[in-house]
Amino acid sequence: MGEKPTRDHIVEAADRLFYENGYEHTSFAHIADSVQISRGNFYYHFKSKDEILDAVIALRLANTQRMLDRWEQDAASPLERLRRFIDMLIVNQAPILRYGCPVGTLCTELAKLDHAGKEQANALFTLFRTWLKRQFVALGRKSDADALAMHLLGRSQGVATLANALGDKRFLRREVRQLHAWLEQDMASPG
Amino acid sequence: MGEKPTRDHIVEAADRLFYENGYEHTSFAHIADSVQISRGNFYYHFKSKDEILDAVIALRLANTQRMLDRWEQDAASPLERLRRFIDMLIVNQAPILRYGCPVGTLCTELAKLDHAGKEQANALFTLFRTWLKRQFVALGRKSDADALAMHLLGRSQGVATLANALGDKRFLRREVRQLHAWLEQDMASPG
DNA sequence: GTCTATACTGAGATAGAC
DNA sequence: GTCTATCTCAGTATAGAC
Repeated sequence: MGEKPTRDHIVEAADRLFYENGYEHTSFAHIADSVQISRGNFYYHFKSKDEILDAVIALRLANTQRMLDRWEQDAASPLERLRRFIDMLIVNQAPILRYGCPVGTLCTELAKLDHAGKEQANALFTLFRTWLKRQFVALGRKSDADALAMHLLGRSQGVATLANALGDKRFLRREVRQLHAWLEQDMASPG
Repeated sequence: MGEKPTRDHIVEAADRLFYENGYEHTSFAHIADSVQISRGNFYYHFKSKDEILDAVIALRLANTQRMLDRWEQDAASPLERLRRFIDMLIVNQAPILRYGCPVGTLCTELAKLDHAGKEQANALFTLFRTWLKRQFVALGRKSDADALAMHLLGRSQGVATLANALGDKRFLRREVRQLHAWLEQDMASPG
């Protein structure tokens, strides 16, 4: 205990660098520098760059699942949980303005690269989608729960993408307020 | 007349390849193959890859401006023009599902690369933003015209990003219907 | 204006010593 | 498990013939 394995250091560094600089733009040299190990040592832990991407996505899936579980515990009502989701845009405002949404930007990049890891990255979206859907079902919106989940996911993506491109913090906060308003209003009238 | 200059062929090929495969992922070899010229010839027309990006963005700016002018002429009312904007998602549905929004994905990529051309690419967003704002002003929404323009821009981005990631055509069409409904409803009640 | 040939760089990846 | 050294390949870019 106490010392974290080198492998974990690599995955965490790659996670951050892939987010900040993109997957393709991040080289082994960048990661090695960040972790303070040699380039050669690298291949003891991973056979290829694709394998690191797999590990990074697995890490993100685990971290996301943990976050959703925490929300499920901490927030008493489904409505309160949905508010947590929306407020992610505020909590992560600084990185979103600089680098966009970690999920959206990765999926966008992998789609262009026609990369095999694309499907895995989409699972991150599915994780949120399923969780959101469950909250809407709990609110009595069984028939359109999935559509509502996708709508909220899409709105968040749009906010992140545009706020990132234009570096517009006020836009981000304004849209978050509107999303909260939409939530209140929409949950008052059953679909 | 009749023969298009090689330079224009290069820019058009680069435009398409940057969209389909991303800027960084597109090499000179790809472009050269597509235009059927040698790699060397390339440098007679452009000094660097950055210069090609500049030319591609300039082309997109010109094409976008032309499209907006056409909408301005063809559509009689501001409301009808805004509908044209929303319907872009339908008209370009196939490429959006495969490659996302040309503006959004380019800005996202350049932001991660911390590329100098980022500001130029953002001008594409500004072009739409200004045009949309003008339509909302014409509808009597002077005070919040820019916020409405940004909102519509953000919603479109979200639809494109998520539809592209998940390859979900039904989601795209459902969201377009909701955007039309939002437009009708929101323009009925002044902000 | 277009070509071939080539220089130079950085990337992913391997071999083998320690 | 970690290192150094090295290979191979693709990418950008240049030189110079035609």
